[in-house]
Amino acid sequence: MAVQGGRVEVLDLTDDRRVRSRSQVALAGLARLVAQREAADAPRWVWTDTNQVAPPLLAAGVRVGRCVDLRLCRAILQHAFPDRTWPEPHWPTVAIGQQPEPTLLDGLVDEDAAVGGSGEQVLAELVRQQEVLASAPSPGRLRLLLAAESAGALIAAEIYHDGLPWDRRVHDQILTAELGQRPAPGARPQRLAALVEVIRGLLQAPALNPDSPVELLRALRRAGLDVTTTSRWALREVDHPVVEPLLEYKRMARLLAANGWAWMDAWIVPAAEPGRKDRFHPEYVPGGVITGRWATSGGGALQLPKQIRAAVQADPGWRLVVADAAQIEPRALAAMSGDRGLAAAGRGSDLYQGLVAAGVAGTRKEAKVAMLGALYGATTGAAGLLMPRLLRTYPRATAVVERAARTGEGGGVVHTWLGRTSTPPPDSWRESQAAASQPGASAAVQARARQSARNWGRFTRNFVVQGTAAELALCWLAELRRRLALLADLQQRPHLVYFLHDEVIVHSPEELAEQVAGDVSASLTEAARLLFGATEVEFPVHTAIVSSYADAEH
DNA sequence: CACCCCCGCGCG
DNA sequence: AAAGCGCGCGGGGGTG
Repeated sequence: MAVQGGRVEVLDLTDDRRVRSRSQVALAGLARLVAQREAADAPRWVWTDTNQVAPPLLAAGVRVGRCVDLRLCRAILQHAFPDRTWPEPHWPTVAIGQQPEPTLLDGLVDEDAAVGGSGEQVLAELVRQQEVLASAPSPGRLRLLLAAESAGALIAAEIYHDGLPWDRRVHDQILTAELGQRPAPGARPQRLAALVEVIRGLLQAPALNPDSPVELLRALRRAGLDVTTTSRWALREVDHPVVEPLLEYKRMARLLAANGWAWMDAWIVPAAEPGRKDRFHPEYVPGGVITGRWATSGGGALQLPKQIRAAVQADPGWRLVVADAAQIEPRALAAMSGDRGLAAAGRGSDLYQGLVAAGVAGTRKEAKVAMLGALYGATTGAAGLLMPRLLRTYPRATAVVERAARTGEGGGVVHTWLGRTSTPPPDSWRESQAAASQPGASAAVQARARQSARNWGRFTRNFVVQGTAAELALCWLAELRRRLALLADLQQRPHLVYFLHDEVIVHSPEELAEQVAGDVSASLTEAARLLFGATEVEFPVHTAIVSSYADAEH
């Protein structure tokens, strides 16, 4: 499908990508055409950019089953095969928030440039990508990744469209209880203002603005506190009466700045109809993170603090199915490495407890620190001390991350299980490595180079695990979306409303919530089978059926 | 005023 | 005061 100049060109392709037929339709008729084809034979739609096509379809109440998002697929393929010929893309970047709604600017922009190209261009890009795919070392895996990435684009567009149900009243109650009544614009809420006076008094700094790290640090040092930063970590270690009110102030100021009344005004959209909650519309950016995780843009959807999660409330008669994939990263590592010991530790619902049972650490907390340390590349502290035992107990799993680290330290690229490729280090990195290997290189230059080599090694070490977990999560979402579509018509259909790396929320009619919870768990198992085949590794999901996000414990 | 960087902190 | 990865955001503070 190609959208251009207010018209849509649809090419019907055979399996070997020959054009069977062509048709044209006005943009206004697109939704009807898509709905007809979905009902008839549910094709896989190929288009340049889901952000361009999905919003008008969703607005018209039309959903598609499968698509190829050429923009996202190109990004993955180009990264994996940088040496192939990649002509300049024929498309511009479109954010989902910039939906092609009619504005005064229409007619001023070059319509041909502002859209997804001609049918021939779209087809040529598809053919190019499929040829690259066919020549890949593991075309099956990469094909799965591209399908999952494209499904993710559909899901992100749908979540943006549907929104996360939000209760303004609950949110306001939390803010008022914490901060005091909503103040006039520009003024501090009452409880916050009172704390500022306490802090000023204790530090004998009558004009201090505690929001300024520079001013605050100066005042703290003048009052005799031995700190070099104003971060919470540093303050917690200091014994002084100002510490407690200051930490309290920081907590409250953060809530006000990040998710206070101004945030509510900017991001919470009034209910579409009576009897429903308001909505927060998370703007996800699939593929936005280097490892393949989703990023977000605006609203801070990936940082919804636990403090205000009580404001996430299902519509009347509906429930939230809140689910998180337990320890998905170490389990992904166990599966990709084929480490039977680590797989065994993960049998049951708590892998960290399994590590304790295996004697890796004395407590669950220690075991978690050790495991995360291995994934992140910790060298010192408690995690560093526990590493030798982890290496001995799980040689196959740890070998995967150690190898990735060595590759990164040497300037190489690494790959996720499905074939997403890490960014090569920048030229400046290579230059500093080269400089350090010169005969007369100073000790300082060598030390700096070693440091940046280790830094890059930690990035590649984590990339293989975080990235593989991200593609597993993507397949989880895609399978879950497929199952949810079978449960009910659009109006009563359970739908994804939130996604946070290893956690999902489905908004579901009450009577379907149990079924949804089962589908959520089964979908992850199915996704793991798709990626890893008959793996011994279990991927348990913790689910809770609640009215408020805050009531889901994990 | 717009723009940029730094700091600090929220999330996984 | 961060050891140990990946992000986004708001406020301060500087620059042009």
